[in-house]
Amino acid sequence: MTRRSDFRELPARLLAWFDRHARVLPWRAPIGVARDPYRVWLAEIMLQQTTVPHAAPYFQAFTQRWPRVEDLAAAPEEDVMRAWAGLGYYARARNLLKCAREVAARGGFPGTSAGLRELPGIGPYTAGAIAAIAFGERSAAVDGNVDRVFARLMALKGEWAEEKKRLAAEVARLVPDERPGDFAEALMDLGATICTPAAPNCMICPLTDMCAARAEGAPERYPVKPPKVAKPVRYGHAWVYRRRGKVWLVRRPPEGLLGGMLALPSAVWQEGEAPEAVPPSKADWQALGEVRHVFTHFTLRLSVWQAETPRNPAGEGMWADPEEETGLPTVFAKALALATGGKVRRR
DNA sequence: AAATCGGGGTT
DNA sequence: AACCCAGATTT
Repeated sequence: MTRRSDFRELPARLLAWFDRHARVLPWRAPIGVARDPYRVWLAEIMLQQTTVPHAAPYFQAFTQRWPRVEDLAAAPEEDVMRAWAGLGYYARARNLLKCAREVAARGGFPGTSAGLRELPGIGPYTAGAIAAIAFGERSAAVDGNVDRVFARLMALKGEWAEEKKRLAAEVARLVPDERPGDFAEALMDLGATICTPAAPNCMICPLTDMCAARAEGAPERYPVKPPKVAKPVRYGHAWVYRRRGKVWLVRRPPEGLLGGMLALPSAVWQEGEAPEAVPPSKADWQALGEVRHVFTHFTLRLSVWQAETPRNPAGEGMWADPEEETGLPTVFAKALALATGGKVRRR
């Protein structure tokens, strides 16, 4: 018997399960109710490599402040970056605004995955997801959940990069003509609530009888991925200028790490050993301690210093009230909390 | 194909 | 500490 025939009943079985167990989420509508492409798109961008609980309050804030794509398109970039602060992967926010402006200019979202794929910030997964969920296109949406679910269903043991391609082709074959969007969300819900990474709950899985990994007895061993390289440590210093209770913030260059975001003045972070502490200007600098922060491909150990200053530091910047400022990326919010004795402000 | 790009929850 | 999350873009 071929794999394909093994999965013959999968779409109907999965959709029947989804009808009873779909998660209720802010960007969803009741099953059968049309979805607003703007809200679908916004949620998909926010959810890239981001958990549902982390993204949800940002989705609420964005849709309340910018109810339509035209509203977002008209927003200053500074406002969008500030509203995105804390969500991470800030290129998403820059591309979000670019995309909103292109969509507003052309009078709406493209209705096909191929058209969506041309827009900034929309890759293969997101194009397929929006096309299926918002427009009913028979397109696949293969995310990390779907990778895991099918690695187990098929008991894939080969090189992960190759197996992902095979699995994606299998998913594409299985997308039903009816309810392709529900099919995409059902697979993600199954991965998020039952076929979980560490301890899948096969006892209540609607697909357990067609799962090869379950038949082998150890589904949690899948997917088989290559080992990850250890993160190096980088060291740096951050400088908190204070004046009448306010702090001096600068804007980072538009590209690269934390690109376009507000920040504390800080030199380049160096690997290996801590660089000498050379402040941007002479003052009575006081050491406040160290902040540790984990980025995607390195760990940062940031020494934080503060000093009172009577005048504006050199270069572009602004004075901000540390109690009110919510536009800082988390690493700088942590550093600032060290200076003010406050907590890291987040939604 | 590999590197870059955040932050936080789970185990 | 390791793993992962509704991945995309650049090198």
